[in-house]
Amino acid sequence: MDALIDETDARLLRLVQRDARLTAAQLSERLNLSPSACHRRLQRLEASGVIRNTVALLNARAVGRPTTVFVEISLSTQADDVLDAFEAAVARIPDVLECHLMTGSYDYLLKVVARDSEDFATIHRRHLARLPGVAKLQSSFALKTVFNTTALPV
Amino acid sequence: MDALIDETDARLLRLVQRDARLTAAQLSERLNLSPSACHRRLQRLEASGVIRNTVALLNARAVGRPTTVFVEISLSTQADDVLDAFEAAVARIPDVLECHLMTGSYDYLLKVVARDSEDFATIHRRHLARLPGVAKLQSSFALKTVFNTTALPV
DNA sequence: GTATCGATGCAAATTTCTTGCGCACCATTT
DNA sequence: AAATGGTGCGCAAGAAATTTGCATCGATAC
Repeated sequence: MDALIDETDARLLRLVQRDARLTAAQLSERLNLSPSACHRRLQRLEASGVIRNTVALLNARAVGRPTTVFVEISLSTQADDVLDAFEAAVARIPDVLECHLMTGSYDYLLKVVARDSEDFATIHRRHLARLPGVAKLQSSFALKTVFNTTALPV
Repeated sequence: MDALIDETDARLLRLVQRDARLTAAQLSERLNLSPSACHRRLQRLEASGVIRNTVALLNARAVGRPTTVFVEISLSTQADDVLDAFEAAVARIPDVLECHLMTGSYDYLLKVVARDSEDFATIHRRHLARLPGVAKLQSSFALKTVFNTTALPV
């Protein structure tokens, strides 16, 4: 089930991580391979789960979400059922793009996108502060996102 | 240049943010629209920059990068040229997926992916600690990524 | 030396993309 | 009320890309 990734696969992955709309013919030009071989490799990488998904990335500013905030959350307890309830509830907030369980001085780190700081205040009050088990919230605003890529090094 | 996004556009964007490989015909079934109208709307959304890119998302575990670390960085000064040099240098480290200039008690927040904690130690020593202007680094490990989406609320 | 397995290139069939065209609808003007 | 201009729609045809069967090649195992 786990696929071995040779150098050709790696080059394919590097390309489609930047632009998933390259055609098999375009990929094949850069790989010294036939289009059908490219296509079959991509099929295999997708079937084996190396490629999780292919998605459109939006311009956050164009859709009115230019503000990124990172929120450190401490829970009142680390009991399993509290963590589960927290995770289930936070997954339902569409403003939260990422949720990580952390080591260290707080329990969860969230990445939140808001329309502006006032909008974040609303999200904070209406959603984040009401999450089950929350003891403490600390928010840090991004003044500017220098870069933000989804391309993993391969 | 800025596109008005009506409800049909929004529904299109919600769909292609989850799966950019839906065909115009498949999209049209869910939107009560013809395939060609879907296609033209997507063209417009892309031309106007609302859709920034379409990319393949990889399984971090499958490509050997299961470990996510957030690194808070304080610089020795906030002089413009130091910030510029820092940003240019950090953009060249492929292990760093995100870099945000922050308000608050530190200057930059980085999201880094590593093979394991030992690999992160190497990245830390070889790349992060050598970035220009760095005064202090504080790293926080993610024990588990509960979720991680690129889909902005639209 | 031979068999086997996996991957390749080629080519045909299918599907999808892409765009020109005419039409309908709506708002504004005359 | 009629005319006008603009926008977006569906249809349909041509172009392009995907998808798959097949024969072949090369490496590895026996």
